[in-house]
Amino acid sequence: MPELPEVETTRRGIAPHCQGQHITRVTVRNGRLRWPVPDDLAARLEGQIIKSVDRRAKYLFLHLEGGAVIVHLGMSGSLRVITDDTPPLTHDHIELELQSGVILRFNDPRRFGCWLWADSPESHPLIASLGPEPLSADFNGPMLFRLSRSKQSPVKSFIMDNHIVVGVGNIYANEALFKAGIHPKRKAGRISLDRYHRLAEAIAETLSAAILMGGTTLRDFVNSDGKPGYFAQSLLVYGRAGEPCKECGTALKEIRMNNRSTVYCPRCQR
DNA sequence: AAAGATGCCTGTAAGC
DNA sequence: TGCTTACAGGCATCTT
Repeated sequence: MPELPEVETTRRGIAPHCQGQHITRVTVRNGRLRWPVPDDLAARLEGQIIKSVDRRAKYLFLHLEGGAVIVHLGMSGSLRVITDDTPPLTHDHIELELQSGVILRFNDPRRFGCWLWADSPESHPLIASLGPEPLSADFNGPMLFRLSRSKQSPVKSFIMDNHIVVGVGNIYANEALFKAGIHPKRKAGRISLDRYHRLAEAIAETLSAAILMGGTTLRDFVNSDGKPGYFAQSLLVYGRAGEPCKECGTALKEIRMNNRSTVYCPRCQR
């Protein structure tokens, strides 16, 4: 399930193959994604040059002259660089053929992803109201502290709120809260500046480490080469319910919050 | 206004 | 064995 590290891994994988390339052909086999793929997508893209591949939150932008394609991988999406004659398989919904002969192929079994066009992606409704990037200087303890005052919601929901900070999905929220020693159900408004400082650091560290390892593969994530990521072996709590805490040995607990699996150490996290 | 619930999907795993 | 059912989850959107 792609979270920010997986999306960044994908961006780094496809960018060298895309940058400066003419798009020679666009094929949409199944345009029924989270939102319908625009009918005129192929017409807009064919003949254009991909100027750059950028990321904002978990969205990828393929920047062209006069706008960008906004791609989201949803839950199960992947973008792969195809350099041989591997035929498209089930769930290979969209592909871009580039002048170099390389094919950029989008696969998404659950179809929670999207491919949209925006003349100005930064001001697109999906993008405009997003919070800061977790690996930027705009994200830090003091801003978390300030935005959390008067918040009654649990801290886990708070850090997964895209208006507060982007790119913190379920897996990494669990990991970062463990690292910071904060109980996932603690009310966001009742956490000190000091602890928010630790939390901001834990989030940045967790995401950076996962990017370095090429992301986390639990079930189906593959990078642009079709290979899995290796961060799963570094997970401290996620997927380890009932197993001993790596800090204190206490059995990790699993609860459900907002219908999402939440794992924590009842002793280390307060 | 804020917080919680819902729906979109299908592969995988568990249950009968 | 083969069917049915539950579950996984990002995130916009709806409901309370």
